Amino acid sequence: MNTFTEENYLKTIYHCSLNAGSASTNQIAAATNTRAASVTDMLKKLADKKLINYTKYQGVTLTEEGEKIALGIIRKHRLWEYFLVEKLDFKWDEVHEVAEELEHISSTELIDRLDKFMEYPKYDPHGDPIPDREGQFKRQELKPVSAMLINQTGVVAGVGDHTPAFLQYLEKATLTLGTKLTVTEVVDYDHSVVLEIGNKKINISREVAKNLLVAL
Amino acid sequence: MNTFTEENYLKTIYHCSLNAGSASTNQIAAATNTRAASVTDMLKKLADKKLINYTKYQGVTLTEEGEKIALGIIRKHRLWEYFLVEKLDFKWDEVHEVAEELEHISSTELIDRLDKFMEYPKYDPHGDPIPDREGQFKRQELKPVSAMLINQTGVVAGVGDHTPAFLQYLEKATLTLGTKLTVTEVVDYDHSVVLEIGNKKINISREVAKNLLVAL
DNA sequence: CACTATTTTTAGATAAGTCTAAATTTATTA
DNA sequence: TAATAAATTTAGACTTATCTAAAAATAGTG
Repeated sequence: MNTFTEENYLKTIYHCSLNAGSASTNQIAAATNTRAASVTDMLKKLADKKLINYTKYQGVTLTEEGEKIALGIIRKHRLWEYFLVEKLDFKWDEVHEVAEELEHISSTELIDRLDKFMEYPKYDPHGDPIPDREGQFKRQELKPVSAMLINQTGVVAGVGDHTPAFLQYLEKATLTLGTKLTVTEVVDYDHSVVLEIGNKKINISREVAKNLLVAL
Repeated sequence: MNTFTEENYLKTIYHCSLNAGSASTNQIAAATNTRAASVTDMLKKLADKKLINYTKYQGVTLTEEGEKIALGIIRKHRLWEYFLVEKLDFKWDEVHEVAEELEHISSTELIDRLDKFMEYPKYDPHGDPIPDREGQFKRQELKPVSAMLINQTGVVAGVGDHTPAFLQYLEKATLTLGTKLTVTEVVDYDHSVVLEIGNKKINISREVAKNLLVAL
């Protein structure tokens, strides 16, 4: 078994690699709230265990085994988030921190039974897909609102920022999962976006538009 | 906040103190699967934090603050065990290890919501009382079968040994919680006890009789 | 392409929790 | 109560994960 800390590094490397294909030492340090030197130490350790592909100064990727572990952690995280929201009435902005702890409970029997108890949910409360026991999940084709065209319509299906502050903002603006919206204007000056939701119009900043993901 | 390890020591000290009034270094070492020297180190640390009363060579007791923390851990442990058995269909001999991990999830919000979700259970799957948020719980007056008199009747309400092996034995012998039994004989030779359950008679060893607790 | 800035790694240190072996204190018993 | 046994503590060391500061490698730019 791997330590709590090793699991967090693997999970972080997985997430960082999603965009760039690989993860850099500094990226990992920022994401885990540690220093680059500490990351280097851990990378050596994970490489020794054959959980990552690591060559000095080159950034890292997960090995098959490393990705399997990372997806296991992500599965746990998302299933627990679903549980917290659906069964214990937490709000979607309150679950991340608790799930960060729960994801390290080792029993896979527990997580499989929890999965069954909740009838095998496919998406967590933020729209992220939940991997199955084999680490398989459907990749949704989501697009940030900032990439939508004028008059294009989409349904809110995910977020690019999981912080409570952002989620609370969306909640207030009625931009929760499932909300149907149409882009009516992109303001030249600041790239903010005007959305039509039902028959109301609201303006969101470019920053928000980049982190609000829709299915078309 | 306290570390995982500190919490385990406090919990252990609580349990060891239940019988003797205080806990010895060796007792704690045995219960935590460490060496006496390690225990001494930790006792100093816990004493510095004013969580235990410690004088060299004299054994330890919990301070009010230490007991509060210990009862918090025990509350979490027992609520999670209840959850595992009642909601996720674990057997009573399968939950201890998982609960040993879950009891250290820090969020009290989580545990209070879990408590509500399960409608405030009073006893865990082994008959142990679940402390409320203030650490209050009803102490049951339980007696080991080994202390019962001939022809005395009782109802199985707890166990003195939480190991899977013992719990599985009880399960097989239909000595689960709520079972009504009468002592019909105590065998002189080996102090084994003959029980009448319904209209069947079974014989249990003195060892078992000591760890099987009944309400009269 | 050479120089500078940035990123990453190395070196050496620290804190937490553990260990073994030796010393000390308490308990037991002849 | 003196000698021995058992329990406990001290001393010194190890591991894990972290840090800072300095060195080395890579990337960016005139």
